[in-house]
Amino acid sequence: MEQASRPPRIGDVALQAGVSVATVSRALSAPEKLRDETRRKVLAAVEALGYTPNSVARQLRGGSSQLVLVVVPRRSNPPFFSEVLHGIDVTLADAGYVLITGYMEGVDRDLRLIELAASGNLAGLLTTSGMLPEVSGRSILDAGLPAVAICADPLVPGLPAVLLDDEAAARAQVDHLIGLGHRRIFYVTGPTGNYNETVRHRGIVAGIEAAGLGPEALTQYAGNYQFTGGVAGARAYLEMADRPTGVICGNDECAVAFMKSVTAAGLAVPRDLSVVGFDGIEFADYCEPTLTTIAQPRFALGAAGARLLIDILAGKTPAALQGGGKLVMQGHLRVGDSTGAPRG
Amino acid sequence: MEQASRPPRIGDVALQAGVSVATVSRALSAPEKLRDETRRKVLAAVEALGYTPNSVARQLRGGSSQLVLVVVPRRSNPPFFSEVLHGIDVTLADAGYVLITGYMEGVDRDLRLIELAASGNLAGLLTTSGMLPEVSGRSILDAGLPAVAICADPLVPGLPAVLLDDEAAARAQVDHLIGLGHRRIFYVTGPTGNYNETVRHRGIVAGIEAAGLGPEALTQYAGNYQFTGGVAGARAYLEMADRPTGVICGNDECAVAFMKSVTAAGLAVPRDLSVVGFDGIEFADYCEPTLTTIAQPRFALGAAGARLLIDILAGKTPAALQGGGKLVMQGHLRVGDSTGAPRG
DNA sequence: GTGAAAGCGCTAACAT
DNA sequence: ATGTTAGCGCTTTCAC
Repeated sequence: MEQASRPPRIGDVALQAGVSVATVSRALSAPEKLRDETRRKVLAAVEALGYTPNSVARQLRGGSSQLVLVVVPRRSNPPFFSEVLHGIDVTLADAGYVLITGYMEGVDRDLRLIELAASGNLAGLLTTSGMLPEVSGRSILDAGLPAVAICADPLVPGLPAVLLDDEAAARAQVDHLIGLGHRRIFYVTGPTGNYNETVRHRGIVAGIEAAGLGPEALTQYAGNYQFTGGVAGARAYLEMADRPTGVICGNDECAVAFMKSVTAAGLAVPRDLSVVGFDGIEFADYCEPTLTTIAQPRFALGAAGARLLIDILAGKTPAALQGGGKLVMQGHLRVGDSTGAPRG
Repeated sequence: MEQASRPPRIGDVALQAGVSVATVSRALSAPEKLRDETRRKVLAAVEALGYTPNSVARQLRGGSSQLVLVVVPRRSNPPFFSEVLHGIDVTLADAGYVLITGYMEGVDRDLRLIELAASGNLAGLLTTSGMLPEVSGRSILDAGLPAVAICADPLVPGLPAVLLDDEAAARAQVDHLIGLGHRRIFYVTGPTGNYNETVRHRGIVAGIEAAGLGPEALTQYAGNYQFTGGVAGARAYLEMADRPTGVICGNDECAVAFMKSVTAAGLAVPRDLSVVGFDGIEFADYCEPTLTTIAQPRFALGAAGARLLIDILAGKTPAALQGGGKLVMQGHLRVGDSTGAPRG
């Protein structure tokens, strides 16, 4: 019968190799300090026993963790965020870190994340939420972990961030529609108070002003960056007596649902109205019609944020940060078949 | 200037409360063993200092970790998997565990996952991949961690699994098309060798046989569960001289891309062909036409798998496992507008 | 170049 | 009911 023997410890390796535990430790972390022969002997024993250092003990002794927590709002739409996460994951893994994904999902979960951060087994913190976990005055940043914000800026002094130029991107949405000849715009917003929504809203208003149009050119509907918001927005749109011909949606999911709903009601895109999305998820290329949208450098945003954190953890002052703590990337307008000149 | 003081340790709390460290420890882990007054005193000190136990030290001492690794194949489509992950995450978090997501993405990453499992800071393992990380004969299961498979079965003896009844679901796809009057089927498969693909293929073949049709009724195209596979599959389909009127796609992404491609070529769904997807992602309800698909209980699959692992970690032999290690859930056909009777 | 030994912060015996 | 103390497995001085 196979004996379920406990995993080998450093002492087992030392015994097998006929050296001290200190030598085994050095063979693994500072090989150059050993004679070739000794090192070989130790490594052979390691191999023979299938030894892997216990990272918990190592961490308790050395104080340094390999775990990075990524804080994500629960309803960040998966197709967008998964690619940001991919960039984070690949970058962290290359540097030897391990990723923990912590979803914000109500007070209880937030508290657990705060405690996780305070419990001393994290190396650093990444956040994609504009609203950080904070429960009864206690913030996740209180633990003093090195942290970097990605995609959304919690606007905490001293917190570096990797961000999209949301304002410019939103401006590009408006400019595109106005350039096509649209004169009135229907805007299905993101959640009120949301960082991205706030900044993009500025861009949209600025675009309308720059075109010499008054505020009456903009009709807003409060959405939620979800399919349901697109459906509800479309319902509101359909009820309007005199419908704007240009429609801007907070994100691609919203835009797709909006198009589906107005099409079902007998309107045609882009004949009767033009629709612009935001994010550039893959799906935007496979809906009907193909969506005009803002393509975000999703992978790059995640990768840059992770890289920044890694540099900070390594004690390097990242060159990218000289501009005052924010690294800004640009989105670009990807024109599909959902936008065109208005009729007549 | 704010002094970046080190986080409080158990000794600091003891000092502040005027008790021993053991008492502080007990106040936190076994409060019933203390006098009310003592406990109150300690908790007040904990509060005052903002103390959170160092989980690394706790773990080194107690031997038990709170970390669960979920192994995910990189290209598991995000809209499907994120919901499975949600079920896992919520369930684990409720039980006090923390989730680490490990993407399989080539040999290097796989090796890191194997080492992570061997490094002693994991409580257990969840996998959604039919192909477990295995590098030069070393498997991630060698560490002997309690493990549960979800959605895909690596077919390792003794490994419990929570699975969809893929065969029955695939059978339902075929039966639906045949019930509508289709007599020939075009099937865009998943990746060759993939667990789900293998089982579903069986269901499809069985369905065709049961309908009294010969193998010539089934035309296959090797897909990949991605948009690109749907596009390529459609291209192959369009080149056929005598096209089947029933189309089954390996998953929803594939089906959406397939529909988009054949529509662009001038065919109409479901007039010229009927298309059935698999998974039941939200998006299937917002493409054009709304997709007929197999709705998987995604959240429940993840939650059940996590629950199983939690029970195993707690030493309970889960009742759900009496059927021999596999817990099987059913998908159901969700009829949309992409299927109908064939013309003529 | 290598070994002996002191902790990292905590929990669980074992004393009292 | 509370205090004292021995480790958990490792890294890292400090000796030799």
